[in-house]
Amino acid sequence: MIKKSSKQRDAIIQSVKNRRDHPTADEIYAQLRESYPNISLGTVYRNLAKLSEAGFITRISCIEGADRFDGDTSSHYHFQCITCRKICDIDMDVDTNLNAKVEKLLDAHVDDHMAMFFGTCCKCKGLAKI
Amino acid sequence: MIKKSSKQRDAIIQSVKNRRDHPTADEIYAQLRESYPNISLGTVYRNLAKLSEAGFITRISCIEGADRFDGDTSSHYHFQCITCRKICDIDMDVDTNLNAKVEKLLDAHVDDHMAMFFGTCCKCKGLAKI
DNA sequence: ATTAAATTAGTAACAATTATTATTATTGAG
DNA sequence: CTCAATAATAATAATTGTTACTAATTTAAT
Repeated sequence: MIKKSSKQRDAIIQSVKNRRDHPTADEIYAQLRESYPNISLGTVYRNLAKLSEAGFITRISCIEGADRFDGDTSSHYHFQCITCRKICDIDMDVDTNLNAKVEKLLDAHVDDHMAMFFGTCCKCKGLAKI
Repeated sequence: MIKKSSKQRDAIIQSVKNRRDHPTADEIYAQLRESYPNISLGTVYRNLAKLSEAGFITRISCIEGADRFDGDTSSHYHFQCITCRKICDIDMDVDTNLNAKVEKLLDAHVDDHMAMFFGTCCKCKGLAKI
């Protein structure tokens, strides 16, 4: 799929890998424009799609708004605050046994699973008290 | 939020509740047009949003394409085939202990969590063999 | 029945994403 | 190293999924 290298794609990989905030395509675009003032938003979208398809990064689909991307491809769960909409990683073991369990239940082949926890983050919880 | 009834909304609830295939707004629209030839797509979207906000149905966000809706609001996990993109329910206990665990880890308030398993369904697995 | 408010159909607007096209950059063969 | 082949790009147009708007209709409480 990916056949030649490019500075833009390298910068996109770097950006996603370095950030911890699960950015959207637009946020990555905004960041990269500082170093590459005429990078195209289409290039960002195209490369995020290629990179996630190739397994270099992970795409996270959100109920509201744009998809987000995670440079950490190791299996882990996420939490999303329903107030500020931010996503953060959860430092908790992933139950890989579930994959085999689901395989049996559905007679399917299971590659992986993802989990998203919903609630109110510590910051927004605090604000609510005021 | 919802203050008055309407035939259209009742039909939308019925459709989502009766179907087992986690339809998109467009699919529900297509179905309802058979009985309500001039129902508006906007009405379908607006009511799906209201109904899921009110907890009558559940919205499922997918990595590719449109959101899907589930008439079964009981907590359960989903499986999505990466080939045919269909979503099906998994008849497996939901680990509700995880919510409390995440609350402690993040000092957050956790309402719920969802899980999506990815792989190849039995049908598509079969087809691959041919 | 009257009336006020909610809901609708239809359409326009919008945001996120993908496709197109002409141009530029990368790479591998000679 | 040069240069053609072709992958990747910037810019822009088009598409898709969704929401907002408005005038007309329907609902429910007098």
